[in-house]
Amino acid sequence: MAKVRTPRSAWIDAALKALAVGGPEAVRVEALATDLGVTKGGFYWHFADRPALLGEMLDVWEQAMVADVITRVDSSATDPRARLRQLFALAPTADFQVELAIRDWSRREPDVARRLRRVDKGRMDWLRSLFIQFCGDDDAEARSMLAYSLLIGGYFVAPHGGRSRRQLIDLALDRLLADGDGP
Amino acid sequence: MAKVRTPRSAWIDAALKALAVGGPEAVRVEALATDLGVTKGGFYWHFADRPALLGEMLDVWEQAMVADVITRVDSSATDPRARLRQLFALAPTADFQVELAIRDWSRREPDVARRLRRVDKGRMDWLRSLFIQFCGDDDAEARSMLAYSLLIGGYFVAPHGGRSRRQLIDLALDRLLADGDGP
DNA sequence: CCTCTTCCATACGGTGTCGTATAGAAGTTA
DNA sequence: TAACTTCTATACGACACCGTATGGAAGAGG
Repeated sequence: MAKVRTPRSAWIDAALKALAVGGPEAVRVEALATDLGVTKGGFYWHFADRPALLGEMLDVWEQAMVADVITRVDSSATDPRARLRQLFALAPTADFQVELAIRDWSRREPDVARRLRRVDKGRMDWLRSLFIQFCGDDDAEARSMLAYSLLIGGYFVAPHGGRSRRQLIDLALDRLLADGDGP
Repeated sequence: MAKVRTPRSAWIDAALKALAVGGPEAVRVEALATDLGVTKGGFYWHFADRPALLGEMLDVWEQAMVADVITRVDSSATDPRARLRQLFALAPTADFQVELAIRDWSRREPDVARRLRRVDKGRMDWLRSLFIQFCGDDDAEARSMLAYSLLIGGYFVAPHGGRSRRQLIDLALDRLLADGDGP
């Protein structure tokens, strides 16, 4: 086999990086080529066209996301509360910017929305499975909803009253993980 | 004064509509002109260039948002819980799509981020002022955080277990508005 | 009716991007 | 070394969009 100089994966990685920064409109084949230090010549050898790249990019993202959940479930402690804290600790990673971009993208592309719904569902199921270990049914549902919203929406709130975003999220998380079925 | 045929406001309204659907990249002057049934001839009489339109568009949005909060505070019942429920009832309106687009846009445009931070801060202050009426200080902070996250992030969660998104949000909201300072 | 303001149509040049075509470089295998 | 696979460079045509320029059209005020 001839050694691959700029393999598919390189194009896809560059595409994800561009997506994170500038949204789907920013993944342009000629810009990607420049980033990779080549021209677009090879791109059209690997991919039929731009939509094909976008599709594969979403494939690897979705795959990574489901693999990610499994990894988190397996590697972290068995205590459900510890696992939930772990989730929030790992959230604001680089992938999160990709996710935000995809979340916005899903508003106009039904196919993207479908994929996103799949990973949302997977993660919500996982959340519920943790809360259910120390909450009643409906309460677990409500807490899962709040936790998932916090995970996504928490990114947007500005620091306040001498507290960092991180601290505010922890404050809210403490409340979500406390005992009791009332508020 | 000559009657205005396609005034600034018409361009701005069309721009906001395009923004809601397709993000900032979708507000193109020639596309807007087509929507309005004219050509771009008049656009460059009203606006210096495309960035000028984008700026004014954000101005009227921000202005509408702060006016909106005031309206809500004034028109709704005085009971803080009723006001909070009112907020969630009014949220999924057409403006919300504009807000989501702006939220994504703010990730790459510092100026947009600044404006968004202003309205976020205003709304968070308002939320806190309501929770503080029936919660302790830190608890109000945590609940405000969760409520605001739910307001934004709740949009994204899919229906589950025979419950609609609306019902899931209400379930979470019930929890947030309940008595007590524990969870 | 004449002029002024306000807006519109049209034509144009320039740029960025897509996708195609084609020739060839560089490594792989026989 | 020859043939084959895997890319890459380059040039090209097409399109969408931006912003400019210019000559009006259409209502308002005199």
